[in-house]
Amino acid sequence: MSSPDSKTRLAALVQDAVSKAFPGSDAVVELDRPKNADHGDFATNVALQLAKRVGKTPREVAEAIVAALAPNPDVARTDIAGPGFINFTFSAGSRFVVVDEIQRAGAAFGRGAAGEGQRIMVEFVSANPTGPLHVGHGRQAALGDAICALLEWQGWQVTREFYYNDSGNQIANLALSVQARVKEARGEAIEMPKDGYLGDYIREIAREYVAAHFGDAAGQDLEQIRQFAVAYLRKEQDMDLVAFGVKFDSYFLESSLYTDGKVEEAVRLLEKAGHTYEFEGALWLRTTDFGDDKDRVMRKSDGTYTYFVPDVAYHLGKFRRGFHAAVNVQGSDHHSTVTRVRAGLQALDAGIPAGYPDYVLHQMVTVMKGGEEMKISKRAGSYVTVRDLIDEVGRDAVRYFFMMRRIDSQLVFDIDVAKSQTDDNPVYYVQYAHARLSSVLREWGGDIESLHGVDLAPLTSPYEAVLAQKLAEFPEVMARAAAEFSPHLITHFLHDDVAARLHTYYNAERFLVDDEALKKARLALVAATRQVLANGLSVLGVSAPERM
RNA sequence: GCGCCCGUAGCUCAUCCGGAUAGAGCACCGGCCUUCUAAGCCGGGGGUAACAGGUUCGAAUCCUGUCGGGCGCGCCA
Repeated sequence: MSSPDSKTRLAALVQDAVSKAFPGSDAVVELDRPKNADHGDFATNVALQLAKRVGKTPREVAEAIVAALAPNPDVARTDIAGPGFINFTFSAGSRFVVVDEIQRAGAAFGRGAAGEGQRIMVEFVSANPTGPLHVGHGRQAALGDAICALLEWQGWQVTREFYYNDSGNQIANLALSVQARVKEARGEAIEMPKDGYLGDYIREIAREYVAAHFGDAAGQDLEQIRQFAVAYLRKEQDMDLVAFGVKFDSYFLESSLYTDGKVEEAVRLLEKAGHTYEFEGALWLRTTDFGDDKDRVMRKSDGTYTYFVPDVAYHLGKFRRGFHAAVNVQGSDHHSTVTRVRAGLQALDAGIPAGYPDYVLHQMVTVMKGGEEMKISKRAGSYVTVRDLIDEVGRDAVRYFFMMRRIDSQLVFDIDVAKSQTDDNPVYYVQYAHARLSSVLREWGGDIESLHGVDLAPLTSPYEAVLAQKLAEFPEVMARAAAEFSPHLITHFLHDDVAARLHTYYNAERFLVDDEALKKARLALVAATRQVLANGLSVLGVSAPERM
C-alpha cells in the first residue's frame, strides 16, 4: 500500500528495529521517496547516520536493522544498497491500492488534517486604490488564493482579507491628479502634481466626476474628488478581481484604524511598554531591541503617524480577532516592513508570538511579448495591468503562469507562450491531459462508478506502476505545498509527475481491448489520474476542461 | 556601502531542513497516422549546478569570499 498511512506504519516498524538493534540510540527514522525507481518505494539513510556513533560500518548497521525488522505485508523486498541505504519495495499489487483510495475519496483525495479546527487569516493583494491592479498584484492574487485553498485542504478555517490604504499621501496625490485632469478638461493650463498619477485612467475618472454633476464642475472640492476617485478605483479593482475569479471574505480599511482609535491605542500600548522615546520632535520606537537595524519613527514631527503604526495596530487587531495564525502575501519590495511590523508587535508586550505574522514575499514579474519586455499599458501609463494579461491570454493561463515558479524566483511571464496551444505551454499541457483522459472515458462510454473496486492485478506495465506511485504522492505534495506556502509544487507535480507520465495512456486503443478485466483496470487508473488532475487544478483555481 | 532573493541541459525551470547515476517539459535527432483528440506515441543525444575555497563518510543543497541579475535601505506607503 502506498498511502501516507502505510508510510507512517513502515517508519514506525523501522524505528522499532533501530531501537531493538541499537538500544539507546536517538536516531530518528525518516523515509524518503527515492528519485530512482530501482531504489524502491521508500528508502532510509538511518544506517549512515548511526554508523559513526555505534562504531560500525554503515552496511553492518543496516544489516542489523534489517535483521531486527518485523514483517510488513506491504513490503515485497528490503534491500541494502549503495553506501548503506535501506530500500523498501512494495509488492506490485499494493502499489495500485491508491486507485481505490482515489475512487473512494473522489474530490476530497489529497485532503489533510494539519490545520484542523484552527483559524488563519491570509492577507493578499492589498492594493491601494490609486490605480488598476498591476502584474505584481496578479501574482499575489493567484498565489494568495491558491495558498488559501491549500490551507483549506489541510483543514484550516481560512479568512481571505484585502487591506487597503485609503488615507495618506498616495491618496492625496490621487485626488490632486484627478483634480488637475478636471481642470485640464476645462481648458485650464495645468501642471500635474509631483509624483502624480499619469495613466489615462485618471482622465477617465476626471470625466466621470464632471459628468456626475456634483455641483463641482470646476474641481474645487478636493475632498469630494478624493472620495469619488477612491470609490471609482475600488470598484474597478473589484471588477479586476472578479475577472480573475478571486473572492475576499473581508476588506479592511486603513482609515478605520484611525476613526476607531486603534492607532492611538497601539501608540499608548507601545509607550506603556516602555519602548518609545522622543527625539528631534518625533516619537520613536526602539525597534532595535527587536532585531531591526535602526529605530523607527512612529509619530512625525508634524504630528502624523508613519505607515507602520497603523500596520502594527492592524496586526494587533488581527491577533485579537482570533487569528493566531496569519500569512501576508506581498511583493519582495516590502521586505523591509517584515522586521518592523514584527518588532512593533513584540514591543506591545501583548503576548503575540515572535514570528507573527508569516510573510510570503514574491519576487518581481517581467512581462514579455514578441520577444520584448512589455513595460506599459496605455490605460495605466507606467505599468502592465492584470486586466491586460487576462484579456490577452485568459484567466486560467494567467493564474497558472503566476504560480509555476518558486515564490522567491523572479518570474518571466511570456504572453506568446501563455497564448500558444502547444506542449510548451504548461497550462495547456496539463489541461489537455485532463481533457484527453475525459475523452478516453467518453469513448468507453461506461459508468465511472462501475469502476470502483475493480481488480487492478491486470496492471503490469511499468508505466502504470510509476503513474500509480505518483498519484499516491499527491497528498504528501499537497501537505508540503500548504506547509511551505508553495503552490508551484502543485504546478510541477501536475505537469512533470502526472501529465508527463501519461504517455501511451492517451491512446484509446489501449483501453478498447478485448480483455474486459484489463480494460476495466486501465480505465480505473485513467479515472483516478483524471481525478488527481482535477483536484490539483481546482486548488490552483484553474479549470479542468472536459474537452479542448 | 549595507540587507534580502536569484544564478542548474540550447530554452523555461524542478530538486535546496546534506544522500545513491542532478530530473522534467520544450527544442534538437531517429522511428510511428485506414480506427483513437498526430493538439499524440516510442527511442536517442545533451551537465565542471556562475566561480573559488571550507565543513562532511557524502555538497546543486550548509558556511565564507568573488562575479553577474533583481529588490530594498525615508519623519513615503
